[in-house]
Amino acid sequence: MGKPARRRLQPEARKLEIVQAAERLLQAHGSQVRVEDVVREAGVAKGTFFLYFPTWDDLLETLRDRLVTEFDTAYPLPTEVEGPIDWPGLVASQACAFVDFTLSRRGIGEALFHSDFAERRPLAHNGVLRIAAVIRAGQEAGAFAPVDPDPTARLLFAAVDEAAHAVASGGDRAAILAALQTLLRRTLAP
Amino acid sequence: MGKPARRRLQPEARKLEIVQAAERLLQAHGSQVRVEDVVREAGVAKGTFFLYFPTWDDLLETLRDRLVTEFDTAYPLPTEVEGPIDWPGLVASQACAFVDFTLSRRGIGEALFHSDFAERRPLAHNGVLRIAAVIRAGQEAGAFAPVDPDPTARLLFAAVDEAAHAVASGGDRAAILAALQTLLRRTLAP
Amino acid sequence: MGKPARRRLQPEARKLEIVQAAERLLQAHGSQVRVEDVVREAGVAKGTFFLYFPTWDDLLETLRDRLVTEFDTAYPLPTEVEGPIDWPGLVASQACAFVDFTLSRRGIGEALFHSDFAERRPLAHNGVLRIAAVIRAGQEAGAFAPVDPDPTARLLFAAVDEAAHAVASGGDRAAILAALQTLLRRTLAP
Amino acid sequence: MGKPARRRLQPEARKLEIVQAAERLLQAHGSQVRVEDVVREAGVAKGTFFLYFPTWDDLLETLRDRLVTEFDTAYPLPTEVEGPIDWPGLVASQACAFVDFTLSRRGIGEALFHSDFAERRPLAHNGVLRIAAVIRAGQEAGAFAPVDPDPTARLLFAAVDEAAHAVASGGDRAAILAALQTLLRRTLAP
DNA sequence: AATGAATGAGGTTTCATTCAT
DNA sequence: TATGAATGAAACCTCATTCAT
Repeated sequence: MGKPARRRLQPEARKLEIVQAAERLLQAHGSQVRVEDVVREAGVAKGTFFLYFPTWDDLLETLRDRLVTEFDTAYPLPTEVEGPIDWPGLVASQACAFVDFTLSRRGIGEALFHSDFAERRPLAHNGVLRIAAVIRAGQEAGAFAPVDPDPTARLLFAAVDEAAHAVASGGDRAAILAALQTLLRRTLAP
Repeated sequence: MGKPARRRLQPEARKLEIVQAAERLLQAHGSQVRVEDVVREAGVAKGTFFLYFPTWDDLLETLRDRLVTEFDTAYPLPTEVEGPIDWPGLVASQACAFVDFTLSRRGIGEALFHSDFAERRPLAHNGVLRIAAVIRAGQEAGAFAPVDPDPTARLLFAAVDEAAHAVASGGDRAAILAALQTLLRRTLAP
Repeated sequence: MGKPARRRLQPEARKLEIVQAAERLLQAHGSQVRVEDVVREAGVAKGTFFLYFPTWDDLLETLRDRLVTEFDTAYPLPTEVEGPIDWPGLVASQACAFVDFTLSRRGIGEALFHSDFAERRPLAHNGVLRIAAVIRAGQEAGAFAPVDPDPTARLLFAAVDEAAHAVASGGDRAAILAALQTLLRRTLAP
Repeated sequence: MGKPARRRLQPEARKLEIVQAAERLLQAHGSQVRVEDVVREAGVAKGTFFLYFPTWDDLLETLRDRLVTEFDTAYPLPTEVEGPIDWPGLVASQACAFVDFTLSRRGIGEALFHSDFAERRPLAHNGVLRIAAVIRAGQEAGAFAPVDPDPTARLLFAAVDEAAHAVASGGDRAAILAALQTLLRRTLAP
């Protein structure tokens, strides 16, 4: 019946525990998760939470950064050094990777990118920047049409994101991915 | 000595007053509007609100339906009767209309389509259905490529919506619309 | 075991109930009383409290106003109409009344006038104003020395207040009041 | 790899560092200063604070004692040895000194003598004792009226304190001090 | 003696919803 | 139909104090 002994950790370790607890819950229950839930899951006191995250939104921001970094690490953009790049193929594979990554993180994406939080703390989305960079590079290589990189990247990312959303909510994965690939290829084809 | 009984209205008239009050406020202040605010603006008692809308989300749903209907009415799809249809032009003009319509309704769109409400009460979005219908009809007329109508419509709508969002948050209207037109034309071109 | 039925009152009546509950508790337990305690004592929900007092300090302010008004009503300053005024006697009796009044309200005075609240929400104290008025009137009647009314009133009120404090915390009432009377008389004597 | 152990100091030296840090902060920010702030200012760990002061109130008590001692040292009461004493002048100069001393310590006085702390930990105030002693001595020298020393001292101190308060909060220093001198002189005059 | 991560009870406040009138 | 006083769970956040290291 006694309470578990107080565990003293390195700040980074403790912060990580909280973050991971939050990820588990967000994945399972979406954006209705509260501070209360996270501290219970992490096995820490409420005060501990606010020691590391002054506000709830600060936690979400940390999660967002982690998610972005995680994707960038898992699916890095190739460098020319490794050989000539198949630009259309790169776009296709990255898009596909994004969909699958989102799928594996379900609720988190919703809570971070399609909730009120996203409105409160907007972010020059990393995905958009990546696409813009790829478009520019591909254009220099003569592999893409001279579309306006920035706005086009933004629109394409929206399409990719929607594809992920659609698959996540039970759509026909093959059909959606096919439509997405067509859209990407045709939009960028020289 | 009690205050004069509130005038009795036709239920529909009363409901409309509330709805319009909500529209005004949502447009001005986005998703942070509360029941309290709406009833004050509408000049009705709090209880009256819940007489017409069992929950807050029911009001939002009503607003969403109205918004959709309003757009459909303002920008109806042409019928063949009126003459031959310029399919690419139709898509372009509808997309442009959507962006402008969204712009004129600012906060409402956010509150209805990009908030937690949208997650709680998803909707087979009307905009998607319209695009799908146009794609199908255009394909029959030989004006569009044989893309898969439903998933493609969904992705295209996401792009259109993002364009609206981008313009609303201060993006370069001309550049964004141009990129959108390019994306639409290329994706559907035969 | 059932909860007591919801009682619907006129706003003023309900507000009064809360105020009186607060007075009872403040009198008994001083400035450590909390919103939680007041609502329990008043038999209302927490939300009801904030319906009438946006913040805790607003309640204290209401209590302060009531206390001041109560004293003014209980011990009104005489008007010349009622006959010639015994100025030194008036000062003496008002001072004495103040001490007794404070005594009968114990903890309330502490919580309102000697706590952090008093620092947060200072008030041109009513007691000071009364004394200043009496000094001026008495001077015109030739009954008091030509002391500077405003600062003197402030100092005299501090003395009166301290006397009340002293008696309340167990001092020798007779001795303290005698010393107070001497101080007042000598300070104002022509 | 741990950080170098904190230098060990003589306990009294360490305690003094904390006390002085607290004085600086209290002077600047009044009673809203927190333990957190003090330890940061003192450059010690939170636990260290509670090593020297079991509770926050214990620190305040220490500060209070220091403040009192400081005043006594800065403005010592003269002994007869030094020559005949000008009793009314002594009272006047001490009162004036007190006001100026308080003024130079602003926030500290508020936090120690006019806050909830003062209620929680009352103190037979030193200032009162000094005045009482002066009254008694002056009476023996035939320079003061036969007022009751203890209660009178208490009331006079309240007046002096209020004068300090009044000046500190922006009152007319000259007028207030004049009124105070008059009050003191008249109350004690034989 | 010293640290600073951890605690958790306690605080104020919000607001969709209920219900006596 | 209409009212608006009342509800109360739940939210976020604070901070003096504890204790493993």
